[in-house]
Amino acid sequence: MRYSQYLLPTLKETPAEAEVISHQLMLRAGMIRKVAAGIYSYLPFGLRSLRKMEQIIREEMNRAGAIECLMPMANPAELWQESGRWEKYGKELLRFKDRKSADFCMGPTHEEVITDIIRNTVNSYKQLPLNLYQIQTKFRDEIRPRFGLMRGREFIMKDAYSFDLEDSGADTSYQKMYQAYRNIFNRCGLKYRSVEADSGAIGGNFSHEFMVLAESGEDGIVSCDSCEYAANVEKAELIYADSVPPVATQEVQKVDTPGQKTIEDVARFLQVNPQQIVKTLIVQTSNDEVLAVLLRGDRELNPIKLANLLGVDWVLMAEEEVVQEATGAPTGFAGPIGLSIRVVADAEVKTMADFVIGGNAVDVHVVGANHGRDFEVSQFADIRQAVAGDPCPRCKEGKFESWRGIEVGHIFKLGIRYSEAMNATVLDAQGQAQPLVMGCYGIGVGRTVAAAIEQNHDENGIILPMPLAPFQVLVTLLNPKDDQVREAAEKLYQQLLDLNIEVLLDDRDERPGIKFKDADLIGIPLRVTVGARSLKEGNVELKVRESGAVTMVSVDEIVVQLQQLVAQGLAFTLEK
RNA sequence: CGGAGCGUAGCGCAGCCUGGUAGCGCGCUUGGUUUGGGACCAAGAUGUCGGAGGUUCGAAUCCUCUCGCUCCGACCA
Repeated sequence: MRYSQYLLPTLKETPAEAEVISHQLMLRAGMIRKVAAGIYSYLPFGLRSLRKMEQIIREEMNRAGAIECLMPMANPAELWQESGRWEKYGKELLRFKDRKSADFCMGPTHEEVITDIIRNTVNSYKQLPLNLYQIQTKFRDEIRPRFGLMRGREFIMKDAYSFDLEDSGADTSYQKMYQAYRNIFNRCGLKYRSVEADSGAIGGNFSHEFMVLAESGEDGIVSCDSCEYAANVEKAELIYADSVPPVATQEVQKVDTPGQKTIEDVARFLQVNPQQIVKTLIVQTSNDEVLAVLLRGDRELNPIKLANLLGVDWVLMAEEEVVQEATGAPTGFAGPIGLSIRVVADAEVKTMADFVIGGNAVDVHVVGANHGRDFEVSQFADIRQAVAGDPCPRCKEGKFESWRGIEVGHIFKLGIRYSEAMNATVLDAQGQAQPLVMGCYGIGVGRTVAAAIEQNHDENGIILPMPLAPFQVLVTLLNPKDDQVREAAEKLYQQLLDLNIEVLLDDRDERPGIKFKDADLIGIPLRVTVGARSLKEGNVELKVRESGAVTMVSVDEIVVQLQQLVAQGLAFTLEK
């Protein structure tokens, strides 16, 4: 491709609307343009990256035995009513009517459609297992689209759905997808973790998220520094060395703590560590229960763990008045002694003795408190947020490291939730109708490209890994008006094209500075500068975008060298 | 949906408080000089000041309403 005939509108300045680096760079590098909130056009340069990503996904899905199909964006309401999601999905489901006033929605995901296809086409267990996928534009009318392609309303997603007769088969299908996902993200050259995740509203037995590691990631994850265990902090399990049962040695005693409301205040005032304090949170659940939650002073509550434990949809910190009513004191002085509401404690609290708690009265705390003696806890459980340094629950030897991650893929074992609701059954060997056991597997295509940029950039611009780069080689022609230089660049360009190397020839009539700045911005992995100065010596200049390494290479050798570097950049080893 | 902020030329912004001829930088066009890290000189073009209504002799500026966008929360690939 010739730059002079291409559409690659780079921006010198950062558009004000872009907050995160990937969004800024994708706009500046002419990859995307916004059409409306959370809705983008993919310009030619950006589309090339997207297509690369799609192709990698396609190849690995196919390798794993999945079959590509394509389902419609417009879905009739009936299917969604049948699964019950027409009502449940809420405003995120973009609904509209056709000319006959029939209800439709834009597909935010395709469990209904695929289940409908399978129930109408598959009747026997002999046709199983099946795994169908598509790469398609989804629409979710997000409350708050943001960060460019990272969280759009319209976005391209690869979604796959597996169907098995039995649970064990579904586990195998899930494992295949897990491995396919690892292959996909390995091939992209991304630093990521596959983590155990909360299966959330979609339900199902287990679930993994694939997280590209990046500072700006929206999720917290932890991974063990010595074994393979990794998990979303929402889910990360914790263990406690409870070898030494705590022994109470102190008497309970009220102390005045005027104005000391926060843990830090109390710790400083009483000259104790936050680790010797137990904080009492008053929370409300979706079932309208108010309860007290106990945590070590320096810990954070993990509301998802608590909600799962209680079997409720959500828990929230209680309003000021509710706290007042439950404890008889304003916030900051809540404690477990004498409460009439249920008390749930983090498992860690069980290992503590002689701790400080709130006194349920203004400016009063209690020291020397002990559970079981001074108050009762109805349940001890793992309900706190995992942090770096916590011991690994699997190998019990390693410690957690913590990261920020961008969720680019998520795999779920769904079970029979949709197949039962939609009556998707096959006959087993005994002639009995059995609901299909399903799994679903998503990858955000645009988000992965954005995440790759988030992870690979410097102050000058994008540094895309070779497998996702829109072009593999950029030939910068410095003096288009110098016939000799022009001919040398043209020849190189032609040779690379003949070798099927994806090359962009910057033949614009621009000054060198502009070409170099643009080159760094758009981040093509390999740049060859053809200019009068080095050509005199029979050389061209090779610059590797990632390392910044510059070498002079003779005109005769450059093609072979580029060929090797491209091949190297695309090389990958399949796991298993 | 709750809270905060912003809409002025293609992009980045000033002007608004204290009403009176719409500006700056970049980009764009033309000519010339330049040509290895976002050149210089000269001459240009470009705006319903997001929209509607109001106050006023007069509104980008003050008031009301509206639409859009961005950020913080719940959600998610």
